[in-house]
Amino acid sequence: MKLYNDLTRRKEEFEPLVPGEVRFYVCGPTVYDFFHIGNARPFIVFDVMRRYMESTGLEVTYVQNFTDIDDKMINRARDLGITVPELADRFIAAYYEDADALGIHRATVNPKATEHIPEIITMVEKLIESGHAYVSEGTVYFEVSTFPEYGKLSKQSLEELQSGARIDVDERKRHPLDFALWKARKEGEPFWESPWGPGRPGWHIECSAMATKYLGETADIHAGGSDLIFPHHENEIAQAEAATGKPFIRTWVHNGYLLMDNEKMSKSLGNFLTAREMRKRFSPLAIRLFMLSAHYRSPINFSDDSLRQATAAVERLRNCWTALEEAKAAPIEKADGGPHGLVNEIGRLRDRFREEMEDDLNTAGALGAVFEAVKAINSALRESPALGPDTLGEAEDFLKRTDEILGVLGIGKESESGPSDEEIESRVSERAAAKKNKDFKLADAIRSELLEHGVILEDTSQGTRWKRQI
RNA sequence: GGCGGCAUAGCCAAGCGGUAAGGCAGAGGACUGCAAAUCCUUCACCCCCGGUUCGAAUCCGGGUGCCGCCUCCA
Repeated sequence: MKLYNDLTRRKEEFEPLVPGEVRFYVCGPTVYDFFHIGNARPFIVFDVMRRYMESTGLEVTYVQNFTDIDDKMINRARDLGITVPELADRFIAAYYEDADALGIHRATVNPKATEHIPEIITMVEKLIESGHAYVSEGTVYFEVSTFPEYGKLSKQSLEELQSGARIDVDERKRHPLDFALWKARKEGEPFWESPWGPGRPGWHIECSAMATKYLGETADIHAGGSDLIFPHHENEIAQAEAATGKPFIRTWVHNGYLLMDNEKMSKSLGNFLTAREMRKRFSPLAIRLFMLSAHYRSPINFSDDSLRQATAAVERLRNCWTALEEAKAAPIEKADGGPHGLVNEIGRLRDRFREEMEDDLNTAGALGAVFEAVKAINSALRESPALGPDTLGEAEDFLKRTDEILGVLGIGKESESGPSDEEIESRVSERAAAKKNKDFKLADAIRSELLEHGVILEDTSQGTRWKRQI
């Protein structure tokens, strides 16, 4: 497939270093709070990227870290009156709850920074030995001027980066852009012993250390939000490549921001909505479809209206699936009366879906293919000679396979809230009796009562069908 | 100041030189006790001005507007 590589600023044919195996790293959350839906964007789109790769037969080692020690962790733990590890445990658990609910597949590994202190120390030592880092008052800095390629990801020279800089002057640094690999201990902060005295790792080093540990010195893909390009990813490259002498990452991919009222959603601006709150208001399926309805590198603007539109779109998808299941269950004696045109159409759309996904993960285009299939299926379904099992199977297979990648249909994930199936069934039969007696007033009352409980009734020629609201 | 992104119908959005996917909403029709679902029909000359080309939403130049990174941030 083709991927846009931020290192070369070009769309390139992606070929894993080792044929058939992809080493994929995604920057994960700092676990000091619930993640918000802006944070959720990379989790979801790179989950889809990974699923697509897996669907083509690639074996993906997918690593997403937890940053469980940094300033934000320390401050938050202090505010809450708990220890940093307690804080981390709490929000790692919350991360899994939210991410699982959003249908994000679990990573191969979720390494934590605090569990990789030895690896981090080893890497820092290497950098000091090779003259890329220096110690100043117990803090170790990476010396950017020793890495001539510094700025190759953000396409900025040291001078350019510096001129616009809003960095505090720090006389312990040799260059304003030098950054901490290891921070000397401060009173009241967690610390680990190191050759330079007690302290804790800097932010950037954990990713370099963990990525090389789990994926080797050169990995295929490293992903994250665009705001990580500088300084985080730039620094990761500098550290890792200075330490190993090998290219760190072959393809860098970054997602665009999620905006709220046309401004970047961020904790510091305060214009954020946690995934947790979001889940109360909208179905995870709708949230996923919303995220996938635009290209992953474009900005998307969050709004209630967008989510409502996504919800309606998901319903259309699910209605089609339900109709297909019903058609399959219906007794059909006759076999396929020869190949149906739908089979060809589905075949065409399979190709189209793949082409869109191959083109830098164009999920919006791929969704277009899915919806075209939905239209074709619905249309074929209402034709008079019923579709044979082969044709139905083909349609079902298409939806199933594309959904294994996109995860917007919720096959097998029906909501269980509200009245029990038995209660609903019994109300539906009551209503059927009422209808038979032409007591439409009662029938309508039952229908609206169930609707209030999140159950939608639809009368068809085969009787009443019900479904739960998503 | 440097680097980068975006501007397509009422809304969301694909499109990467060959005459505008798809979704939501709307209108008309079919079906229906009603509603819903579904189907059929309908709904855009692509921010502006130049240029290249037989041909441009798509390429080039110049504008305008919006957003982001250069500090923690997905």
